[in-house]
Amino acid sequence: MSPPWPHRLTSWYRASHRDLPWRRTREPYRVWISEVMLQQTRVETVIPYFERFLARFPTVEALDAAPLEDVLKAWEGLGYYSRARNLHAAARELVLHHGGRLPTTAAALRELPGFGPYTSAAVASLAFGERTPVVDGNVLRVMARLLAVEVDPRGLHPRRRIDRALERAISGEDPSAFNQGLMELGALVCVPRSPRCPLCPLRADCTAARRGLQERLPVRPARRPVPTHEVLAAIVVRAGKVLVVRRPRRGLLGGLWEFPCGTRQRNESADVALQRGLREKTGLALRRTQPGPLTIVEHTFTHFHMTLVARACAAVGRVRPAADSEVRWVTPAELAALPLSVPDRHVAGCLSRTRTSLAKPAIFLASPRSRR
DNA sequence: AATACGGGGAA
DNA sequence: TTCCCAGTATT
Repeated sequence: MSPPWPHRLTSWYRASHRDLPWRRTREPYRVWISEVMLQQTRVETVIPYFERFLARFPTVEALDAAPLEDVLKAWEGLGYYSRARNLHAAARELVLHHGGRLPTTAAALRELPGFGPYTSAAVASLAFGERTPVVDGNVLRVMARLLAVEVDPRGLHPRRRIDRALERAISGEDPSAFNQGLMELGALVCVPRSPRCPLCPLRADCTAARRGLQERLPVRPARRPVPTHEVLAAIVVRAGKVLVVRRPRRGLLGGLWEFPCGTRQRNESADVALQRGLREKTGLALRRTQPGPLTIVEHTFTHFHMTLVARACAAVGRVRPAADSEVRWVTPAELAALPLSVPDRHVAGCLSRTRTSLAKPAIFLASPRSRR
């Protein structure tokens, strides 16, 4: 007679889990940083970010002492930048009110910025051994299959059913191994498409597998199509420096820098969108644009697709930033050090490879090895 | 209970 | 191309 599934799960985890950088110790700070990075983000993407982040900000105190801009730079390319802002804000609170240490219970962690239900439970159980189930997308998928939940498992009713099953299952097990086991199983075996059921330690207990439903669960509501926006970015160069603006701290790509830009409205020409964007963001008036785009970057966000067209421009007037932003002229080296979104980082990379010759006054200093 | 918020990997 | 996400905060 084989042991109940929670025990087989923890045994499987101890034998089969991956050796990941944040699993080398249970140091709460490392657990915290890794769990935040892993929100909505794959392990392979996170690993290099995690190593760099820990080297740059080894402790809560170091994170608190750093400027937000440095934290955002370390986060550049990871996405969901509110995570970095909340990390920084939480570090400040920890230093001010908790002696620089993380609280040890999920309930207390929940009070900190960026600690939702998932992260609170994950840090409490993985770092401090609290007997609390964690529920992320992987856990929801594994449980939806194990219990053959034939409706969206995020709904209220199925969610209660899953929570109850988890509470019961975790009771006799090591909470950390149980929670990580469920997530690891979802990452390695019970994957979204083509689950590897023959390798699964829970196969005998899985109702979906028994009924042949594993490919169709969990059920998801149909996603609606995303709109496309054309965004015109102005690359303005004077005396070897390029014009950049800081985005408002809240909202999309909050706190990151970008080239001043405008989204093309209905019935608006690309030229007008460029002119309007430059004026709204910097106060400068567009004088001339070099014919043809410097580069075009396609990028899909969660809820819309963007075609970013970068144009080399000459501009006149006095810099007057919008109320909630900031404007700077930066050298290529300074540009490289600024936190940018992935699409704008592509444009920046294009600039460092290209000699922009807009007759006068704009000449971007090309790097010595510029090609083409 | 919806919606906003990045980005990349797999099929 | 299309689908899938290791969630949290705001409204």
